[in-house]
Amino acid sequence: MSVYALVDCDHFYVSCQRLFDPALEKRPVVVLSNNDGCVISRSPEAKKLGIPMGAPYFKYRRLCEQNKVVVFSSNYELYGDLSQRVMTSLRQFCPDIEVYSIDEAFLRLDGFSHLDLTDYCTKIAGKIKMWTGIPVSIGIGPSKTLAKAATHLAKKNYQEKVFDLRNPSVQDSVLAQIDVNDVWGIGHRLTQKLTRLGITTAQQLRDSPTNQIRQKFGVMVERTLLELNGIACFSLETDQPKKTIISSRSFGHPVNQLTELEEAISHFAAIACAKLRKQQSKTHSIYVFLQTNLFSLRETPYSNGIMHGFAEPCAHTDAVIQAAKKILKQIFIPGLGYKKAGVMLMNIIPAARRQHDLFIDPCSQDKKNHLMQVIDTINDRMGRDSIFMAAEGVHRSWRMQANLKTASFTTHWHDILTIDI
DNA sequence: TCTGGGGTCCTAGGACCC
DNA sequence: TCTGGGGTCCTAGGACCC
Repeated sequence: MSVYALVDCDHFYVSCQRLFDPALEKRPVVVLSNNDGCVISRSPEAKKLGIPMGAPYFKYRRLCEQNKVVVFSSNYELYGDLSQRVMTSLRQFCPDIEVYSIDEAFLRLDGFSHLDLTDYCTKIAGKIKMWTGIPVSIGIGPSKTLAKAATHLAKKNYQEKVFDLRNPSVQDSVLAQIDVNDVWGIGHRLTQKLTRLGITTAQQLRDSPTNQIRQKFGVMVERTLLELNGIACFSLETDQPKKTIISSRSFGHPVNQLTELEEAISHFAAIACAKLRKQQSKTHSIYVFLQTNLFSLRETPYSNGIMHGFAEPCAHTDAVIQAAKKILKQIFIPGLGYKKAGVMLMNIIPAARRQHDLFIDPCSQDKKNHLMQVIDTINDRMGRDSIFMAAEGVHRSWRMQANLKTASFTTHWHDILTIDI
């Protein structure tokens, strides 16, 4: 029988901020998304004030001010670095690990059954806190979905950081308490449909007839049902290369000049290509999109995008920028104020699997590969954007707002925290 | 004034093939 | 009267996740 554990960092971004300012402990704290748009991380104290996850910040600004909530812009450089520390630490306790998101990882503990797993996971949580300063909760179960549910329960119970959901009688008593929309893989649409059938708890979904669920909701929900029954359908996925890579941003203010958009799009293309090369892949196609403010009631919303296929799989920033700018000219309508744009790389393949174009000189490609390697090396060592394409522009006036951002304490020499004694 | 930025998988339907 | 059967590939859209 398989055993999975899900390690989930507690309100991760808030914890990252607290790490560098202990005065924030026990105080309500929230972290905002890019462009200071939405609330994406909340301390338990902030949750208690009734600030929902994903809420637009401008709607809750008053409430935050009245209750002295400490508000931060997000600092992904900091969070990414601390996430890596957590994941590296976890590998010392279990080699089979799937990094599921910036703040979550699945562990496969099949070979650890001789241990008391609650003890072992409590030890893991303690060490992670000691080594990285980040608090984590851990759920244990015979399938990923049950491990997820177990973490959900661990988070509800502030005393215990670990919840073991392997015992069927324990499953019976707790699954009835879990709403069906809190089950991993059941979103609000499926919740609505399931509710109409009278299925409102995890237990009711688990005990529904399998073939009926499959017929009505497809294989994904069927698998979720089996997973709730302790039958593992989702396996551990380790180190998979990305199949699509997106780089996009909302702008700090509406942008209406083509030249400015060209720079932004070029910059997004460069970021995406660097990610592409980092995972040693090439892309077959690129998609460029553009949006005005889709929430605005005054203007009619405009959103458009076009895909372009490359004759030969490609990972060269300059070629991708060229293609992106061509597309941009096709979808750009003068006179509109654009709020967001982005570049997607799709149909990604391993770089090693290459088929040459009969009409492209392979030597010229080698030269370009080398150039890209040099650029990546410089930026890795000296920091992002140390060297970049002229097309990306230098002013970047479209940049997003991040008025409440703290320093990158762990990744920039000049941001290292100093303490006065 | 003000609503993020990534990702994954599945399904249905159309084009096309023999 | 009666209009096959089986397949592949691609795309758009929908659902989900953090």
